Amino acid sequence: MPELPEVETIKRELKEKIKGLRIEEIEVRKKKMFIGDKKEVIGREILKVKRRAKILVFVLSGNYFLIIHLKMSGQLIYGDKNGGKIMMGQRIPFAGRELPGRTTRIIFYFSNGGRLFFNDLRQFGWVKVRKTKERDLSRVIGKKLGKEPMGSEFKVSYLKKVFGKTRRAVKVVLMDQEKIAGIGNIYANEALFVAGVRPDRKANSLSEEEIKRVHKGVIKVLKKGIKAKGASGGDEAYINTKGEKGNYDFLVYQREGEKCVRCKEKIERMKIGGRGTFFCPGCQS
DNA sequence: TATATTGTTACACC
DNA sequence: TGGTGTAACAATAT
Repeated sequence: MPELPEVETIKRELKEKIKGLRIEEIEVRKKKMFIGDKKEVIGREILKVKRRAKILVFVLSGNYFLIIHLKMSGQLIYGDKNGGKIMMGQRIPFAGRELPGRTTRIIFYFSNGGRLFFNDLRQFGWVKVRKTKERDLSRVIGKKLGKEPMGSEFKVSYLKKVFGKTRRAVKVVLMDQEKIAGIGNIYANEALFVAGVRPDRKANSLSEEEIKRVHKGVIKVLKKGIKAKGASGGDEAYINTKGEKGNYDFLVYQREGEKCVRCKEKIERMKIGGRGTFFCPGCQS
């Protein structure tokens, strides 16, 4: 549920806290969530904190990397030496309670006495150790990842090529990480609403004009999400270092039955690719 | 109590 | 083969 804007916000704020610190110890409480040998990264310095798609990457000394995926319910909480807590990730569940808590799966201990808690209710998230001289983050992550939708390579021509190849629903394609990396259920719904395109349209049925609108819509909602420091509602709510909530209010997501902000029709809900999908039948076609 | 939910992946199918 | 659809994962809310 943290999608590109939420992970980007986490990256920006976490960076300020842990860049330059040395990892002194890693406490793995849930074995399946830590892939690799922790001994290989203990003692290393965190040189950089980056993001690719919805994945966080800690660049460590000695060509080592820590790759972190929060999946649906992961949250990162930085606590300083004095016990000050800084939330990064989702509000729910159990944020703000004592740490470590029931959902704390992994704890990083740093050279300055600070700690980073990786909480994850559902245990789908993970941390991976990787060693490589590769510089490209996709290669570091070792997975096929599509274009960054906020990057310069994400062009209308690229979308046109991707959409033209498939008859899958356009929303499913937007969420396909191998095509476009970082968009999840929330921002896919939001982008298609902004574009005025029904989420169940077959990707290869879109006109050039519609593809342009989708392209614009994707960039617009992601930018807005980052500017707002993440989503404001539901499980997705993000809380930053100062305890402030994300500000991005959903246009259609989770607004079934409510009036469309654009044309006053009732927002409908359907299922696409097994996922909850929200759209306005009045102004999306 | 059964079902929906969520991102990603493994796997079955044609 | 590849493009596609779906079950599985975990835990909670409804």
